[in-house]
Amino acid sequence: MTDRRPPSSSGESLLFLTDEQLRQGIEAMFFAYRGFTADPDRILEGLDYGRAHHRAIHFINRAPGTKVSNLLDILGVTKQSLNRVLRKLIADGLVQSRVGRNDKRERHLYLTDEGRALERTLSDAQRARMRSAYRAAGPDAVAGFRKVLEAMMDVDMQASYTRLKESGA
Amino acid sequence: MTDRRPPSSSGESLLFLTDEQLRQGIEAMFFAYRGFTADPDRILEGLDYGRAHHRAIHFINRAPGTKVSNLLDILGVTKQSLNRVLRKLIADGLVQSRVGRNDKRERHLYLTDEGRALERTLSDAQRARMRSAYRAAGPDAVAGFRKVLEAMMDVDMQASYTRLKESGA
DNA sequence: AGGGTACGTCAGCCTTGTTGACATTCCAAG
DNA sequence: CTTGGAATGTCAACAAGGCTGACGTACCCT
Repeated sequence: MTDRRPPSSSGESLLFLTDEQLRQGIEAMFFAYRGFTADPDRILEGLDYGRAHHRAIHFINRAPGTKVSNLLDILGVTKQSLNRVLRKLIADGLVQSRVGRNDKRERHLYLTDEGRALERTLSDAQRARMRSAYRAAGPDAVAGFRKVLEAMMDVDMQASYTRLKESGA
Repeated sequence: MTDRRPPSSSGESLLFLTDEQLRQGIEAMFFAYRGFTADPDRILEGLDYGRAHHRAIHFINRAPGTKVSNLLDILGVTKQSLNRVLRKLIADGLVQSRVGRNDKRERHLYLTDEGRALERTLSDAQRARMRSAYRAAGPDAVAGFRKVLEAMMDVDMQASYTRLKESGA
């Protein structure tokens, strides 16, 4: 199971698969994710919103008119949990919920102008950090970064990710 | 602030810095982190432990004899929050807390045999996913992955990360 | 010896996740 | 046209894991 062989056991260069390398990757993910969320968290703090609201706003902005059920798939939380968040965003006038035209059970979600403004603030901050990291690492590193992340996702997340990616290209 | 220019604005190839590319990176981080934590979460579920316990166990294993205050720096939570987690781990016999020899205010933390066993189970699962992602992406991609993650960390996290990395090399 | 600092603990609160039960509304199949 | 199932939403209760405040003990420095 675990790979404890010292350097150069097989003919190929598989040094990047040693337990030590993998552990460093794990720790890098942990520390980097903290940085990844730090800026939006700082902005949300005091606005009476949390990371859950940010995620909802992000994906509604990304796919305007999306249904609640779609958001549930993407976010991977329960409808009760999402509902609490959406209710507040709707009450505060950041999100608009329109009953489906064909299927009136469905709710289609849109950001209001105010919602778009907050989304912009949050994603500006998050993109600024990502841009700085990308610039520091360079295009080749970015390609590798994306490749590893995609391979790390569960299959259903890969599907969601790809769908979003293609819709926005 | 935001970068909305279409492809090929400057002479250099900066396509990887477009807002669309950055947004995809953000979403990749989000979905990948879900996968990253999925396997340990599944194992912990039903054991009466959570992600917080996993993190504590990981870093105690990583630096046996570490002090609580050091763990606080690394984990970035309050001592009260960490204390709750540690208390349970100690009560359950997974972690041993020894009063400092020189400074009796300090508590030095160690995993017991049982603690090490759980750590092994968790990190085997997490490494397996990381190994599979690394193998699928290849060594160059892995180098880029690490490079971007490091550039994404806050400075103090970079320091913690480097210290751990060097201590374990 | 005294005051400030570091460290750890206890108590209580908040966000955001969870499950379960249930009402409503609608589509679609029989 | 009725009925089953899907989508949505609500209420209630609970758990994990953040947080702050208060506090005791140990230590260091003056």
